This record gives sequence, structure tokens and C-alpha cells, in this order.
Amino acid sequence: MQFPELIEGRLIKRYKRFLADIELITGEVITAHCPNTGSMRRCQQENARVWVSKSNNPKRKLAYTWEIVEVDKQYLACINTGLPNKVIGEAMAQGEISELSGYAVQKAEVKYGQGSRIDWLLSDEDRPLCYVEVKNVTLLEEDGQGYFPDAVTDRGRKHLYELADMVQAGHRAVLLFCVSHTGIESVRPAAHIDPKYAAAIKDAVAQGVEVLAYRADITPKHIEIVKKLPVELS
DNA sequence: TTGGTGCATATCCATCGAAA
DNA sequence: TTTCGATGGATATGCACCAA
Repeated sequence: MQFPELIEGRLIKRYKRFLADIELITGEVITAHCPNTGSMRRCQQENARVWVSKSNNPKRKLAYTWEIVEVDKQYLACINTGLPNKVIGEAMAQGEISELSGYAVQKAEVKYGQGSRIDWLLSDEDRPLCYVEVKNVTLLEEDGQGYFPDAVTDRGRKHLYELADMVQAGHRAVLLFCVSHTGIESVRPAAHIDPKYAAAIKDAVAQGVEVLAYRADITPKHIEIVKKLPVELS
């Protein structure tokens, strides 16, 4: 998918969860909305190059949205957690994710489980329903090794249990890591950050939940799925 | 002092009800 | 039937407050 025209800047600081002060290349200092509720470990280095979009929606308090950050002066990471869902949806529709191709209908944000919503529900006449939960991976710690989550996530663990429940009910369930960081070559559960989540993934896999990882190519112009990555659960 | 609980935060999007 | 506005859910952390 194509980004709207993004504006380059420099990160001053991120604070209050949803806010970030950024100095644009014009010299103007703005407060942008940070659409990422995670800890964003290693993705909020002060003075890092960032790119923001500008909205014309008059109802918004903050016109700018932080979209991309440069990490370690060589990689790009998409911090907007709303984009991976769209990117994955686009990739599935175009048949670029072979494991999830060929379904007649793909619906976004369908209610299921205990008050949750599944990111994508794939259906076909002669196949079981397929529940796809998309997670955004932006944490790179060493030698191309990406980790998820970047902070303790009870909700994420709840989603795993609900995916396992869908398998028990006779459906197909997939945890799909959308790697929005150009330096990551493989994905692993972050047991050092959230051991309960790491254990829950193993349990879910043992019950039949599938785990996939696909990496996006990111530039200030576009973001699109380009490569399947290995997932290491051990 | 520590641990637990609840609220605030900004935005997007789906859903629902009311009005045209 | 369609459109529009209101509402609520989702997201994770920091902070205030209270009890032990």
C-alpha cells in the first residue's frame, strides 16, 4: 500500500503513550499522534529520523500521525499498529500469503470469543473458517532476531487462548506476525519480556494454532509484504 | 514501602438508533 | 432505505489513590 505524502522529521521525545514531539525538516516543532500502545522498545531513540502523515480531519486534536521511524540509522520500522492489518489484508487478497490464499470471503474485525475481535476471518464453502490474528513486530534485539511482544501483554495472551478455542471448535486459527522492521530476519516469542506469553504460544501451537511471520518492505513511499520469515518457538 | 486497582490518554472503526 | 451522529471496543502504560 502507498503512504500518503509523508513529512520527514526528527524525534524529540515520545510521552504520554499517544503523543510524540517531533521537529520537522522545516524546523517546525509539532506534537504528533503516536498510534502504538506498545512500549516501542528500541523504536523511540531520541533524534531518530521519523516520518509523519498529515490529516485534514478537523475533528482530530492532532493533525500529524507518526508512521515510520529509522532504527540504528539503517533500518526502517512502521510504528503505526493500524497499518499491519491493512497490509496483511492486501497481501492476502493478492494471494501473496500462500498459506491463506484462495478463500472466497475475507472479513476484517469480526467479533468472536469473549468480547474480542479477530483481525481477519476467512471463509469458503468447503473449508473450515480461518481466524487470523495479526501482530505487529518491531523489536529487533540482535543479528536480525525479532521478538514479540515488546511489553507484557495479557490481552495478547487472551487472544492466543481464544485462537486455541477456535481450533477446538473445528476451525482453523493462525497467529500471523507482520514484521514491520526491515532489519528482522526471524521471529521468536520474547520470553525475557513476557514469559507467560511465550508459554501461551507454545500451548496454542500444541493445540493446533498455526504461527506465521511475514516481513514488510518499508519506505517513506510504501509498505508491502515481501518475504516469509522463520518463526522459532524453542 | 509495596502491591493492586482504576482512570486517562487519542484515534479508528464497527455498530446501533434516530431522523430524513 | 439511506444517512448521520453517538457510542463503545480495542490498544498498553503512567499515574494517582488506597489498603496492607
